[in-house]
Amino acid sequence: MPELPEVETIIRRLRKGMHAPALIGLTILDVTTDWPRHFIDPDYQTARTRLRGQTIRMLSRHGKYLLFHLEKWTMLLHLRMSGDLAMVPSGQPPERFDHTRFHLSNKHDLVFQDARKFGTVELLSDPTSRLKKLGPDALDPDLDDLAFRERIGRHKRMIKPLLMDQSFLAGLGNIYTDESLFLTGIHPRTRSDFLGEEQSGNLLRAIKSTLEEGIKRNGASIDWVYRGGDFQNHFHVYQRTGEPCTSCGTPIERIVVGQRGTHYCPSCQPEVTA
DNA sequence: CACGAGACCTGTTCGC
DNA sequence: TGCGAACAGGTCTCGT
Repeated sequence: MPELPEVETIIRRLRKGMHAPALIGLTILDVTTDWPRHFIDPDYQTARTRLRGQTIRMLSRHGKYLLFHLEKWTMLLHLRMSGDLAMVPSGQPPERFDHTRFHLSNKHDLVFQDARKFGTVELLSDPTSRLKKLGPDALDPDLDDLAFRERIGRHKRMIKPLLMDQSFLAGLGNIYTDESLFLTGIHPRTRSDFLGEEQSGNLLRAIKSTLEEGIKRNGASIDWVYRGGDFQNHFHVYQRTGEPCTSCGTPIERIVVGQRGTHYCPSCQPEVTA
């Protein structure tokens, strides 16, 4: 489920305690799991030992990563395809996809739900070097037209896979990439070095406004995995194969680009070959 | 460097 | 109804 807006929505809920107590200031008493491979570094037992007694000082986000700033460590959590986080009263019967639980000092558990078990947890004393592998967060105010243009200029590859490459730009996934390209009238297979200055500026603005709209609508809920968001009702192209383009009425097409299902309007986003 | 294939793992939906 | 194929919001590694 999670791209930048969904992760941001989860963070805000945890931070402010929208439907449960707020997370900040609570202490992790213990960690239990039925899927120890959630913990990629260090392993589960080591992480458990290090996490016990740690108080959660702050929550932040970079791209799709959630950062739990503890007293001694930073816990990096990635939800991948099907992860979600929920704060539930301890003792409540587990739900179907619950796997890892952080038992907190307020008689609640932070539950890492993850149907496909792709999610990851890492513990670092300093996340700086780890985050350097990622590009700038897509909503970073310092990322302006000039900086974006300069980054694009370093590559010659198809624009859609480039936008989804987290070392290029952190936060976009399949949904928000398709939507952003539609808004800019760019065919997803367009080579990045074919984009003009104006087009790349428009693209950056489309990316930011799409992500912001996603956040405003609490993310997108699709299928059975994620609940609570509303943005799926405002898609222009994503998962709208065969339905009329909201702008020109042409049926939306689905192709495969970079091994990902890709939705676009063949009329509004013409293929550029020259 | 750019790109495709395959892997990771499990669930739902589609087509016959 | 049943069963296999296709597909799913992500990322990594390997080979060309």
